[in-house]
Amino acid sequence: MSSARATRQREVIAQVIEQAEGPLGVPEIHGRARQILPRLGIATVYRTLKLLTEQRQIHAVAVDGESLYEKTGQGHHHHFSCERCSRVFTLHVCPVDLPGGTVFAGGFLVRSHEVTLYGLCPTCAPQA
Amino acid sequence: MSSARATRQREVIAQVIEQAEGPLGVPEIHGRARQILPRLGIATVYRTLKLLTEQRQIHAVAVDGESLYEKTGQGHHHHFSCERCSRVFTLHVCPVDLPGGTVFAGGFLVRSHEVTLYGLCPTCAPQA
DNA sequence: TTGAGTGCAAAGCATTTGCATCACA
DNA sequence: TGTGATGCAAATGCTTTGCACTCAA
Repeated sequence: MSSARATRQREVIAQVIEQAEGPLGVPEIHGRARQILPRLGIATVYRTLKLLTEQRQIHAVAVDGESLYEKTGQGHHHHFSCERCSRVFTLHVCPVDLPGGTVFAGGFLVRSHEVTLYGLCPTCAPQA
Repeated sequence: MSSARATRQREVIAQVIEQAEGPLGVPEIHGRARQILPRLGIATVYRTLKLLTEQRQIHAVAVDGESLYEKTGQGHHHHFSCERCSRVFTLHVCPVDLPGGTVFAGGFLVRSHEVTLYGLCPTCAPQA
């Protein structure tokens, strides 16, 4: 059978996502990983993201129409997108009151939810 | 100076979005409009979406990593994405309690929010 | 040693742009 | 009639795939 080998590239890519302050886009992941592995190809980044996703080590979230990757196992959380610097942060608060199984008028059965908050991050807010 | 002309294509595309049950993707808009204008090119769809967006008649929302278009002026609302049929619906309810200007721990200044609910739509729920 | 993994380049797709033609105003 | 709009095709830009070489096991 096939087995996933431990390579330096995969190690670095996984570490970049692991240590991020929030979900990262592909160019950002490639850029950060390249500071450690300058010859890292973009194709390897895409292949590794796919592999790590299949292994459930990471997963994709859609923010502003682009796919960002973050590690799994962070529990229930949401995202904050800064309107000034465009960085996306992970927030461990949930402003939604929706017990699983809630049924909305019209017959919509809710199983999960995603929230993205927009505004100014701690770095940008004081400058506004 | 430049002026936007009223053409059959723009009329049909705007109508398709106007009458939709929720935000639509580009292929869906093209497909529905083609039932009325078979020779409608995909480039015209993209150009018209851009124009209507600039005119604030419609705007894009990101759901599941793809850009969907919906008419403006629907007031505060959110979206419901059916996990079975993949259709996206507009919901005029808001499960979020976040007064504008709320500041979260850490200094995140919230100005707006987007919520996407996932589950089964009225058509698919009974079949589950 | 050997086959999975990688880098590079080519191929795929979705979106945008160039251009000759078409049709609103 | 003249200019903006359209359809088609070529051009982009991002993501995936093919292939020869590399290296983890």
